[in-house]
Amino acid sequence: MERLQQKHTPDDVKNAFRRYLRANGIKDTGARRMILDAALDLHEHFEAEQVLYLLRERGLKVGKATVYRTLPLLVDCGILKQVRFDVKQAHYEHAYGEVAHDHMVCRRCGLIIEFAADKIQALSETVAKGHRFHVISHRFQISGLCWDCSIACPIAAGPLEPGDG
Amino acid sequence: MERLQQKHTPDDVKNAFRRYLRANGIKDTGARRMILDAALDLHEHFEAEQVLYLLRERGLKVGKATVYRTLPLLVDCGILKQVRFDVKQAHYEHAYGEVAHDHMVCRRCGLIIEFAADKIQALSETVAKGHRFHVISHRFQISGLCWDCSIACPIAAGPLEPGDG
DNA sequence: ATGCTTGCAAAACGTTTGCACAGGG
DNA sequence: CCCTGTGCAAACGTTTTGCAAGCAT
Repeated sequence: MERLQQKHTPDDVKNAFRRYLRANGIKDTGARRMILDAALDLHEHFEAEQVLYLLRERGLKVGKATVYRTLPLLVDCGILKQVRFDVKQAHYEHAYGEVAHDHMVCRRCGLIIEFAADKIQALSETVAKGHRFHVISHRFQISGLCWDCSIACPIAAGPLEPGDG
Repeated sequence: MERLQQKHTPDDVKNAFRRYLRANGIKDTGARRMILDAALDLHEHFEAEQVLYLLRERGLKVGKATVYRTLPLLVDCGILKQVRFDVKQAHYEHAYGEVAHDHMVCRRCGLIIEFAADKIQALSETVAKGHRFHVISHRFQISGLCWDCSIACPIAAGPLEPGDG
């Protein structure tokens, strides 16, 4: 469902990053390359701390601040995408050459299901047009219960009914 | 599901809160009532600190911690809705008896446009059904440029193209 | 009377920043 | 060589928590 498009090789992505850096007069440093490498080796939805942890695990000495300063670059050039769940810390996922998708998050077990964003994207455009708004991106997230949890849990508390007793 | 579209009086909401507290064995305290009052007098999208500020302005002594402990209760019973923009702090808006809506946020000037969520809600259900997921709520946010800013700003940087130079 | 609630302050948390040094162009 | 990038630690702002005292039930 999510993988009918061609993936890019890690080298493709690294080259793209290099091009981006050059095009913007940003230096191509060892730390930035190491951070990109780590980010590419992390999957699903990772956070800044995990990048740092992976680097440490590999014996690479990169400061926390540098990770926090580099991730926005990777977002900026389209290699990563920042995803905000309900937690305070930011999460990231690969964006380069991926099909746009959104997330369903199970409130009970935290399971994350991805689904194609094409319909929502089209709907965004329609809605935006009616308000003279120029869409750059959208963020769509469904919160609820996955199949297993909806069986385990009779009913998740719904909002209060005005007339109930 | 909230099915009402008419506005409720503040008293309706306060009564609903009282019922919610009683139903859950939570105490109906002065601090909680004052926080609800303050939240009802704030409009648009406010943050915890604004609730605290309004209380102080009224000469009411309520601790910051209590505000942070009470807002989740108001969310839980459907009076408030937590909205997460790209900033770190949470925002809240009235949810009780309001028509469900989502937001468009202008990246340049921060303008927030609200629009009806009915179509997105329907789409949520369709998508969720295909994944055997039970929808409790959704969060949909369009990020881009409002009309004025799209004129002031030529073009917001798009993601890197794999083949560009 | 009981134990949930409160307020205060301090901790926790992810993230940002100031600064002196290192390293890329 | 210059200036950007780096690492460390300290600062930051929001949110959470420990605790003694307060108050609703």
